[in-house]
Amino acid sequence: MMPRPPKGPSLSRDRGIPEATVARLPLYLRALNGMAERGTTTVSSEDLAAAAGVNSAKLRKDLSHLGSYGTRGVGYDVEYLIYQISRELGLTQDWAVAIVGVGNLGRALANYGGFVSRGFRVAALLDADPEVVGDDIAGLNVEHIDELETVIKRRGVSIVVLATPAGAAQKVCDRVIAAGVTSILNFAPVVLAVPDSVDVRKVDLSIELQILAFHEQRKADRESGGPLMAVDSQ
Amino acid sequence: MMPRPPKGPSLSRDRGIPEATVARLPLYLRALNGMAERGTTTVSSEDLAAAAGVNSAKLRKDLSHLGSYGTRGVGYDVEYLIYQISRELGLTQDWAVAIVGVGNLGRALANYGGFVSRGFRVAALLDADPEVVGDDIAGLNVEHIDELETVIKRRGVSIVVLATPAGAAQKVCDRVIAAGVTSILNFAPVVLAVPDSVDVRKVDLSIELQILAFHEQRKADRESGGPLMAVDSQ
DNA sequence: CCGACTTTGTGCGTCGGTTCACAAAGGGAT
DNA sequence: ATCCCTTTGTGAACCGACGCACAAAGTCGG
Repeated sequence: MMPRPPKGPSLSRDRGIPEATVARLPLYLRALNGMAERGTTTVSSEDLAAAAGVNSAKLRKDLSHLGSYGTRGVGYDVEYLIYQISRELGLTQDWAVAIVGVGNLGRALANYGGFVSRGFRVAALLDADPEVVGDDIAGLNVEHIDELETVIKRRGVSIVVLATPAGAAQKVCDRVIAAGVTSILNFAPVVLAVPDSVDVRKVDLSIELQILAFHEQRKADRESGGPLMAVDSQ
Repeated sequence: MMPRPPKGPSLSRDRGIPEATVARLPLYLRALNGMAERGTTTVSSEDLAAAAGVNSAKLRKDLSHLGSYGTRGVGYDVEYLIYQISRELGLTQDWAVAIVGVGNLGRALANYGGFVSRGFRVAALLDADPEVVGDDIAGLNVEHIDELETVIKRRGVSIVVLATPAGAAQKVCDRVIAAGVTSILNFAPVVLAVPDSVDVRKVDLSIELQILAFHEQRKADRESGGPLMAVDSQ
């Protein structure tokens, strides 16, 4: 029941952008920024796709989800497309980010200039260790984790980066969510339990290495053991 | 030609493990290690799935790709499963990893104890900056990038972590590949061009943040703009 | 030795994503 | 104004992945 308008693939023209597409938009944006800097004013899907390392049909379909911003026979206007993608990703406003956990990684992230550039601003650094609280890192004062809720509210933090030890991550995560944050980037090697309404993205070095190791081993097997007895050696 | 055994879904019982499964095995492994430490000897798919944050059917299907290691009515033997997954991922041997680029991030990675633990060993640190070459970081001497090929060969490095500035990444990548490395973990915000035979995994902070921003913006829209005109506004 | 109970392993329907391939659309030249 | 050439936007087939739901398999108590 509820006839549901005859749309084939789940989403209509409205605003349903596939997750896979969202994940690639930043890639396109980066490529476009590079082109804009080099003075390119117009780009074809073929060229942009090459720069972003994807198939051109995929790129066109991705962009078509934002609207019809290309000109047939010509391509896409670089500046205009940068604007449209930025707007879609929400980079026209700026986001206050708090980094919790100022160990080696937290420090590296705080100093990493890359993401301050467009749309993001490190608004707070927090840690539990009295040893580092009060330090100045990348021009910011490290505050005590007890201030978490206050800092989040006061500075309008809407994205939190977790760079704590594994053991502390879930507890901090819970507090952060209780304080109203719904977007978390987690560097701690744990699976965070969160309500559905909260978005968590995970960056996990050791998992990436393990995946590489798997394929590396596979390659090695293929060369030595060969396809001879590799399959089902009993 | 070549009748090709009647397998339905691309891969048979042999050794074709779906990529999606490979990406989850490290997750299971981590959960299992935690259980082993706590003295658990046996675990059901239901419990393990919960610990890893996945659906139990998915977990069972994933594990079934490695073989039939469970006991019906009982579950999986924790130690045995740890061994099987470790072996499948290639963690029973140890992998020499080189980190190229010893800036903030490279340093943080070098000091990160997490991945030294199981299977991986940081065998070299390399940088182009004469200022840091010769420094000792995490007990390792930083060597000059000119030594890249020598170091890779001599120490049997098979996985390289790129933590260079964006501008240097492709050039280093090319050299690394020329030296015979086929597995790269890239932290530089660039799309690397590599031959098909080389595996690259990408970790990109700013992309992750942009994806979070997209969803965050979406949530904000939903609350204010409301579901009134959001869906199919015509 | 049997029967009830638990938990695995998997067949199958479904869904999102990728790719091909082409019709529609626009630009530029004559 | 018309024709040709380029490039977009998308219909449709394909492919891998997900999750339900269940039969097969094994345990444990009596």
